[in-house]
Amino acid sequence: MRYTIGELARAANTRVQTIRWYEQKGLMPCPERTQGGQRRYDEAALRRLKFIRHGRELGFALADIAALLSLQDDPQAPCRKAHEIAESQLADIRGKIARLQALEKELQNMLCPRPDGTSATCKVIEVLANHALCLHGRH
Amino acid sequence: MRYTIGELARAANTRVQTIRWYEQKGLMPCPERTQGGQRRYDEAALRRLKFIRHGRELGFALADIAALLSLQDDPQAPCRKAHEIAESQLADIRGKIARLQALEKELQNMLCPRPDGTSATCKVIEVLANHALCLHGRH
DNA sequence: CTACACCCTACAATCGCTGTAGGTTCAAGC
DNA sequence: GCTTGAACCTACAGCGATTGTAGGGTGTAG
Repeated sequence: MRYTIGELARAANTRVQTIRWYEQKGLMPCPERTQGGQRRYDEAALRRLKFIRHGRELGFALADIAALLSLQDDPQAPCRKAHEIAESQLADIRGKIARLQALEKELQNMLCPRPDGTSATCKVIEVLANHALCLHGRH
Repeated sequence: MRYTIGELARAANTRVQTIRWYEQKGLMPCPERTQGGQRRYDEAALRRLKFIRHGRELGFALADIAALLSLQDDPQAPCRKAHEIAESQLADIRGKIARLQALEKELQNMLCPRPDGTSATCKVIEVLANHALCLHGRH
């Protein structure tokens, strides 16, 4: 089974350009080409693309995914590195969740009263104008 | 009290370039200049900058903040618009939280076993390679 | 053989900054 | 008044991860 780039994109729920971009960045291998120069992919390419997309859905940076792919390519490689990458990603996600929950609270607070009146009495604008949010760390 | 751009940046916990960038984008007004061409700001500018930064901390896009600022500038403007912006921001944040919690779960699942062994037996890589994450909606 | 959907490359734009280069200005100390 | 040096100026490039555009070429079904 050989895929055109468009078929591969549909199969992995991605865009055509994204695949070409991964190729340019070295995450996807340069595939075979037809005589006319069009890319043709195989099953292995589809698996690799899904791996990348799944990693992206989990919030991994492309550099991290590249590292995980090279670990995957070498079955002898120690797992510790992959573990470290995933662990730091988990810590990152937990930080983001905590931060977003604080934002959620403050926004809820803004939205308590009815959305009537003029901006002079608007709580949304009042909150933004008067309170400083103290969130430690960066997003 | 007049501030240099550096003082303003420190007072609002921002960078100098960021202020110039907000000016370029029309969020901050063009301030007075010294004869030599350096910017000098007043208290109103500081309040405006803090408003912007607070909005950014809450995850509002600059376009949204621009809209909120123009509502703030007109005390007669109806509050409904501000309310809508904040409400859609809240929905967005709740979506992000749900999404990140799903990621957290999956990452935790990846990290259950000890980080020993080779990548052939690595759960992190196995999960990425084999499971499709079904998260509805975009981040 | 003709349509037409799909593919190609190359490059610009997005968002919200951050960093760099190369030069100018301001305020303090002498 | 003069020198120093930190802070300022403009202009532009770069980041990450795409997305969009322009201007063509290719592959396949009818």
